[in-house]
Amino acid sequence: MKLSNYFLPVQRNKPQEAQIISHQLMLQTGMINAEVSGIYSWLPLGLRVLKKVESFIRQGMEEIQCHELLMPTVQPAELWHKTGRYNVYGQETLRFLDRHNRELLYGPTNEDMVTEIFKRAIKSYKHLPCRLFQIQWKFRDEIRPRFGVMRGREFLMKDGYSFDLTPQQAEETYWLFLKTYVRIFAQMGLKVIPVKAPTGPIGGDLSHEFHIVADTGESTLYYDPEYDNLDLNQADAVDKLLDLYAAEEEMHDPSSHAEPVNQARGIEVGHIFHFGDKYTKVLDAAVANNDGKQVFPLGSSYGIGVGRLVAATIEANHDESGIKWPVQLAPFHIGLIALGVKDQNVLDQSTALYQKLSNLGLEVLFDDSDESPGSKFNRMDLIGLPYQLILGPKSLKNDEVEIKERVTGDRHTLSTESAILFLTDKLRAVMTTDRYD
RNA sequence: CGGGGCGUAGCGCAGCCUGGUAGCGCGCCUGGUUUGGGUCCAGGAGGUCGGAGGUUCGAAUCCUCUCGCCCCGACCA
Repeated sequence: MKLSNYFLPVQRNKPQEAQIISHQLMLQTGMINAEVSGIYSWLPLGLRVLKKVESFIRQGMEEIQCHELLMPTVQPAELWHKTGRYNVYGQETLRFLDRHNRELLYGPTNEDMVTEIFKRAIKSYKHLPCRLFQIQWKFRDEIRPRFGVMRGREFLMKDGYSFDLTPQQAEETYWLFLKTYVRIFAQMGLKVIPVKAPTGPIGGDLSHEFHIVADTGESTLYYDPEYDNLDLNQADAVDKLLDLYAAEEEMHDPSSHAEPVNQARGIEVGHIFHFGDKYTKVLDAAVANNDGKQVFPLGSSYGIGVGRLVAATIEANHDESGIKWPVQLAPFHIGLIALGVKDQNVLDQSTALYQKLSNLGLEVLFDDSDESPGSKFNRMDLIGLPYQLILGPKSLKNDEVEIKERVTGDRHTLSTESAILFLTDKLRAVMTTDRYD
């Protein structure tokens, strides 16, 4: 992507309306645009990150035979009356009438509707387990929206649902999702701690929250220090993790585990619940078991706040200069900075490099603007792409380019060819031929 | 909803107390200059001072009402 053709409204001043760092940086880098309180547009740069989060989630879900569907944002209030949740959710639910005076609402979650869909389709235990998910906009009319997309009213959520025949199977499914969640987050380059959690209005008795550790987190976590030594990309790490103590403040029980225990602030980016036959029963979604008897399948739901995850990633990965994206979620992998583009040689060389890297399946943001070096460096640091590739008349004179690693600040002076090798080596895991620019 | 703060150019702000018809920095446009950490110079465009009403010869400024945004609390992916 050439910067000269891109939509990237970076602001030099910090927007004063934002208090926490992720909100500031998202506004300042032109990832999002505030529309009304708690409702945001996702601009091209932010949308790229959002889409990447989505694709990690999709992949993880499909791996455990959880299939994507898409339910509407608008639901009939009637359905919510049937499950009794119309009043439970109360003012959080945005309600309205259509022209025929039919009561509608903007869905805050979808247990009710997905159970109806399940009911219409599944009549036999032979078709269990059944696992469905969607990535869809939700609306909860929060009393006080705050912190940008972190606690917005409209938000993008992955919501998954499972139906099983027996309690044992339902519980197995629950743990399967839990492990899958840990893996999905690890693949995104994020350290997430699953903690025991209270269940809230969705109901149920088995529940975990997934937290990214960050100082600005709204929750307090307690966890076994051993957790910090786990490499979650290792095959057996997830099993080890399940043996370690971790609890959210409300569920924390100091007497139930050995000392010592770490305490940290966490941002809740996922939440899973097992609630049994709560919805299948009330909506009469029974299936035949192998005795031909009608039984109510047991359900769980599994949420990930997709937009919040983007903000939380920034909370956990930034410095004074800006964002420090993990490569997996970075809107682009490489920021190519051409210094002195009026020099034809610089322009030619950087354009050639841009094309070469793009053809290799790397996502390159090519700063081809005619601005002063400092201005370009600062903007690139702010946006926080993992690798900066810098070339100008000075370096080209020696047939060299410079690579700066955003996270560590390390710099390497290399020949063009070595630089390409360096980058393809570092970025091999995220290289793709399926790019969208 | 209770408590607090703020709405003046795209962004960040000053002016308001003590009324006299709007200013600064950045950004933007033009020309030149500079090119490895927000270059420098010159010229230029851009604002019904959130909105309505009132006081006054005169309101960004004083008064009343209203809308919006942010922060703290109750609530939460």
